[in-house]
Amino acid sequence: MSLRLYDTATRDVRDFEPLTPGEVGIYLCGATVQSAPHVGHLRPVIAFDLLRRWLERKGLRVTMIRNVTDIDDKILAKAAAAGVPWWAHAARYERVFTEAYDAMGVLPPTYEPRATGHVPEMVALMQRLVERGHAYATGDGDVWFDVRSWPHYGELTRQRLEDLNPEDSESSPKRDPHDFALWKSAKPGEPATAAWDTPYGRGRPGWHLECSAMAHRYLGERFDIHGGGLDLRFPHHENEQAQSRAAGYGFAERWLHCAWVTQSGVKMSKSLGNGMLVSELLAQAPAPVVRYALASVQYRSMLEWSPDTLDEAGATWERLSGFVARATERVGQVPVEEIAKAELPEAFTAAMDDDLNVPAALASVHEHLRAGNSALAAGDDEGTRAGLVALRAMLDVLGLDPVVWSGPADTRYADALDTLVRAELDARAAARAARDWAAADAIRDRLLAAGIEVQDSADGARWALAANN
RNA sequence: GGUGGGUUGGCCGAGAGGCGAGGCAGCGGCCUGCAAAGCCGUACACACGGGUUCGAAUCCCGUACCCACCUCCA
Repeated sequence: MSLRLYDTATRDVRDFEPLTPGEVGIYLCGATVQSAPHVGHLRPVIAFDLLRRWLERKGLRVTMIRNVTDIDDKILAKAAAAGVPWWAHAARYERVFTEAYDAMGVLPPTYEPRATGHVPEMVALMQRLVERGHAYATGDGDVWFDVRSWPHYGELTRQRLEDLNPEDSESSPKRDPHDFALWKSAKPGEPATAAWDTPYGRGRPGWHLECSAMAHRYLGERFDIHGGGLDLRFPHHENEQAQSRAAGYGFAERWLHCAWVTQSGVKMSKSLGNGMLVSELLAQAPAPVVRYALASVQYRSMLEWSPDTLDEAGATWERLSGFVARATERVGQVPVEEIAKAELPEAFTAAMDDDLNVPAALASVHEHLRAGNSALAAGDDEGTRAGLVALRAMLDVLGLDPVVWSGPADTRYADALDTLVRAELDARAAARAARDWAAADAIRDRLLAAGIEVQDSADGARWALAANN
């Protein structure tokens, strides 16, 4: 294990050693299911999918917990505006998120707990905090975390309470302006289904409490990695850590945060306009192309999204999958078991071990791609197969093995089309043999007009669907 | 105001004291009847000003600009 990972809490890169040898517990803050996901929501799940795949490739057993926040102010507000029950609204968008993740080839988490399914755990944690003097109840159901009672508050993000912007609420029952809600009392007009009984009154959970409660339930008092988007550092992760540690738990050993997706240097948000919803992206490009675009930048760097992003990723994907297709035709299908066990190039491994430096790892991918293409052109079957195996093994780690993406689809259409296209190619070969270039080119043009690209080689012609971008 | 991050060639994007990542686009060539695919080669760079050093994109000091969090955010 020579994996090195950055830790937001200590702001340095250090060796990763799991608490329990051979096993890794990861908690990733998932979505608040209030509306459809945009490209920015994809970044953390893909980043942590890469982490998970890399850890598993290194032989570790990963327990990945990614929560669903299925109740909060916005869900209640949007559901009310739409005239549907809040739980129906949340369930609907949870499905949309899941579909988006699945489409992107993100491995499902080991477990995906919902906030509303963990009220008893939250109440227990809350009571524990009250007993220990770190939380207090006011009115008829509001429970607050007492930041002044916890001297380590602000440690994760290195902030002092005095330096934080004070909230501008004058008539707050809070002891300190920075005390945050563990539990919110039920308000008049709120749905009865959005409140639960607690020893402090009836209400619903505050945002931060759920993650502490669920991480504790599924990963224990201490666990290896807690992750999320950079914007969750404060206040969410700071508060999670404060309440968990104030309750006497060790909580996360290490914090990983990924940067966001930007446009012209500015953090992407829904207000920036169209084309950014996952559904719209997937209409513009194949899913692996979108995944490549989002995976190919190191997770801690801002990812600049431009109109060219998908085109460039698409060109690279065509190159990668094109080689895999040609090489496979030449040397035969390589079983996934062999790919999973194949030795990875040293440079690739070193790059991934260096805080998941995917761009550097991709340099190794491109080297092997070029070598494979050269071997293929030279008729070197051994070299071609070696290149194919190495390339697919690396891409597999990145969740981008073209063979996996092409999948065991219904081949009847492809077979039927292949038969027809081969007849055309045979006719073209005959025309070329007769030096009837006009006839040969007419066939090629006709195929291209149908979206089929002819590729000549020493072995004869082959065909492929033309890139659609 | 507090905290954190950034400024690398036309674009994206690694690196982090010497041996000029990689990709896309460009240019030249090879292959081809012509293309496509592929291969080979190639130009273009480290925000600015000082300093340290035999040597700095990389270290130090200063300046400018940009982004983010501190309210909900992936």
